[in-house]
Amino acid sequence: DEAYARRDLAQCRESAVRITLCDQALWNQFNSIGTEMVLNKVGRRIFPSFRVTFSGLEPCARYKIMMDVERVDENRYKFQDGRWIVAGRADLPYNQQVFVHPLSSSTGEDIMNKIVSFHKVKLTNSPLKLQNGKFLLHSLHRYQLRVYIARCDSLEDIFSFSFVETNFITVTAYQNSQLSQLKIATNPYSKGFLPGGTRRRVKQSR
Amino acid sequence: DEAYARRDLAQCRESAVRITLCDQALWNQFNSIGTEMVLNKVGRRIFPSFRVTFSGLEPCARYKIMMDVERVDENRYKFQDGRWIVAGRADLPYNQQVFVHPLSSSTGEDIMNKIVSFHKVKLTNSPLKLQNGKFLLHSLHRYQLRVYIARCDSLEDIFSFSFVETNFITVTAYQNSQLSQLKIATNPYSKGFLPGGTRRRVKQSR
DNA sequence: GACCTTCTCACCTACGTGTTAAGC
DNA sequence: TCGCTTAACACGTAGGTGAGAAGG
Repeated sequence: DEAYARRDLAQCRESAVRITLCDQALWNQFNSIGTEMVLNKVGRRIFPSFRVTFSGLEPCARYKIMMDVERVDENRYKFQDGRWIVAGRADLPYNQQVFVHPLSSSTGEDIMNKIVSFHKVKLTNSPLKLQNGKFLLHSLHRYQLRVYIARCDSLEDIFSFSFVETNFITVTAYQNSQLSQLKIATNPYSKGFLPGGTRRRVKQSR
Repeated sequence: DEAYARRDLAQCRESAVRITLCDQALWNQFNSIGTEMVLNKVGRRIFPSFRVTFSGLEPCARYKIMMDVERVDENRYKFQDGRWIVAGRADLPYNQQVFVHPLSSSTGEDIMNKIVSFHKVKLTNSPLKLQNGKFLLHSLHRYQLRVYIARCDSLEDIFSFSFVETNFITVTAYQNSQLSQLKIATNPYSKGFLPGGTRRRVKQSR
């Protein structure tokens, strides 16, 4: 697998630190369909959850752990005839945004013994009420998730890794019904939409 | 007011730092009845919420903020004839426990611009599953809440303040019905018990 | 019996979901 | 019209309440 080969090479060159994506099978399942992530005003969580484990850290050293959402290319996309196609150039990126994980300044030993979860991170398309852990993104652009780790005593020497299999296109409403069905099937908070559910369909007025 | 006088004196002597209790009127209302806090296995939140504000910090310095639950005296209490009375000597205290607030290592400026809330702290009587922010206490003992603050660059110089008006007796079930009625009237999570509520009374079998 | 603790319950807050209809 | 965004909605997860029955 080319992605794995690239990753292994990069890690051998840079350091002995290994970062492993949890739920990789699930991410691959989404990726094979074409992952979409919802943006909204209040902020939407990332699903599948972004969780990683670390190895190769100095047990007694302290580390700072960060993540961000990295733009993959300079395209705008649209969903047409059942597939995502390029539809013009990307908007100007927003300012660099980074989320510092609350485990930061823990020891390598503590960090390696835990699953480091970014499940509280949210994606939004509204610049109002930005806060730590809320990423402002453009809709219909492609992104992927990236993790950083650095020793607290040498913060200029940062190791980062981008998880190619987490790449997704941002949307304000799901485009691909295959994708939304997989979300329903796998996200516990969507259980109300499972086939055989008891959900009533009600006429609405606004 | 004697408590205030003592506090002001202590603060003038020790430093220019001021720590102010939020919701003080509510705390006083509970205190005039005799505050009780529930202990249980999973951990019970403190209500009224323990929230404070800071002033007199160095805007650019970084601080560590902590709290703990301080034993007030060496008595065990019981509720008899509608009032709390001393009923023997206290049990041996558990080991010192401290909760480090997540805002720790923020700058003085950031801290002074926020309400520092300890609403996630829990009280328990079970030594199993202890975790950060869960305080193991003895039932039927009297405690009060205390805040610590120290500059990160001189951690040996800690300023602390005990809030006398937060003193409470721990219970596993409320003893004073006046107290529990005030909890129901003021804690949003107890709305189901408000007079005029729609709560059904159901016979239970175990 | 008296006293305290534990467990379960109905009811609440808070908020994470995709869908749908309306807005632009 | 078309394409995308927004807001309201039903329904779920998660967990914070005091009461009351049962346990010790």
